[in-house]
Amino acid sequence: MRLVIARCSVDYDGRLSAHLPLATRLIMVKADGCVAVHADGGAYKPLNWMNAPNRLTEEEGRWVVTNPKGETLTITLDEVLHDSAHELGVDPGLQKDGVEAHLQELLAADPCSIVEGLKLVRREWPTDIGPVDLLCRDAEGVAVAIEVKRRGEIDGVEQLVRYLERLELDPTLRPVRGIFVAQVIKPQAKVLAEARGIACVEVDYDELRGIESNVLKLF
Amino acid sequence: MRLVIARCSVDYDGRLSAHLPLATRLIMVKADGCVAVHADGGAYKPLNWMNAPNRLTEEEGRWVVTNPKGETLTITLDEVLHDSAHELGVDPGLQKDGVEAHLQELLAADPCSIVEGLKLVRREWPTDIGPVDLLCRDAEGVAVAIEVKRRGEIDGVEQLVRYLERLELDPTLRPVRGIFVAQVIKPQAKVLAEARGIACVEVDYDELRGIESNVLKLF
DNA sequence: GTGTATATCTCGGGG
DNA sequence: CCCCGAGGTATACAC
Repeated sequence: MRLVIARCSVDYDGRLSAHLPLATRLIMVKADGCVAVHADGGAYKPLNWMNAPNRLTEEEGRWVVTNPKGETLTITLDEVLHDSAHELGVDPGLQKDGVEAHLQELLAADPCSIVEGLKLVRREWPTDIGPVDLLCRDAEGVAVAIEVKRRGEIDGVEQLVRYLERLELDPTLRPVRGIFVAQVIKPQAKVLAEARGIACVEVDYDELRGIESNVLKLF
Repeated sequence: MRLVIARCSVDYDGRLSAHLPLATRLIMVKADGCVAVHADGGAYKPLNWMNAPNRLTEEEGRWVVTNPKGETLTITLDEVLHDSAHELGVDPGLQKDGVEAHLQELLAADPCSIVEGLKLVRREWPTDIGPVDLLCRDAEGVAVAIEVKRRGEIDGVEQLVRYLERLELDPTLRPVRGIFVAQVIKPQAKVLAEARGIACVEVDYDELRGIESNVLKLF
């Protein structure tokens, strides 16, 4: 990784045009070739950047980064204040816990924690517009499509509505109920869900994990 | 801005839990207090971070960053290979051209470039679930709701459908036609729009700017 | 502050 | 390669 502190101006031309007037900034060049120009604030997002794959041509006081899509990032260097390179090696990568996939796993393992009597048919049931998180049958054998979110917002309800439309076209499933499941569901999402005839269920991740642990303890 | 290259392990605990095993990385601390841990690849996004506002407590070999929401980022330093600080000053900021707002401006200035005979009623017409980009009347005086996107995808069509539902409740507007306008509209979005009775129009940004320039030249 | 929409979103998975 | 969905999305803007 190369770190350059420099007074520079920057121009990006691609999906849009963007210009940075002359100022002192950090230019970070990573081993994979990606370039990022950072100010001393503004969260982690750089002011300007160019992702790999790209090609960096370095002239006197002027770097031009081009990518295969024809986008360009031009850095005009006025004064270089610092320039260092560092060997970092390959990163072992990030381990995450608590994302939607885990919530979906827990619910798939015990659909009754959503509604009593539910039986899982399959996770990620495919439709021609994407997979439904969980497809179940209720106690009466009626098909139930379930969309799982960490946080329940309007987009998630719309998504479930689209899936339900598709599932209703399948005579072996019709009619299909919809349930929107999340740890927290926003009021607007609840309103939209009700208007669309979709039930809402809020679940507790830690509690599910607790139930899961208890089940595991039995074996 | 402080730049530290170090062998470190990192733990984030907040909206989820994430762990980074021991490896050599860049730790960037900006003047506003935000902290980012970068590997030597993977675009501009850091592996782990904590945005401002937060509090950084620095012990021997162990940094703990906490924010008001109770999230924590813990960096355990094994070996510091580089540590430098740099005065960058305040950045004058990024100037952009070509985002959705500009497209909307151009279309508002000349709705006929969408469909002949359209007259603008107002931009950002408010509904109780958000503003419609453009509300117009066509040559026959029928209300037309227009959603503008740089790239037309399914979400944008759904958005317009929600607005149309709301606008239809207003007796002074009903009936309301919908037009989905973008520089490029994806096939799936076109299919959904057709199924919802919404027209699609693709426009050329440069051409619109050209028309705009010509209009300006007349004055 | 909440709610909504945008983003050069980034990133990963599946066909 | 595109499509689709998730994200600790971040960020701006309106109410």
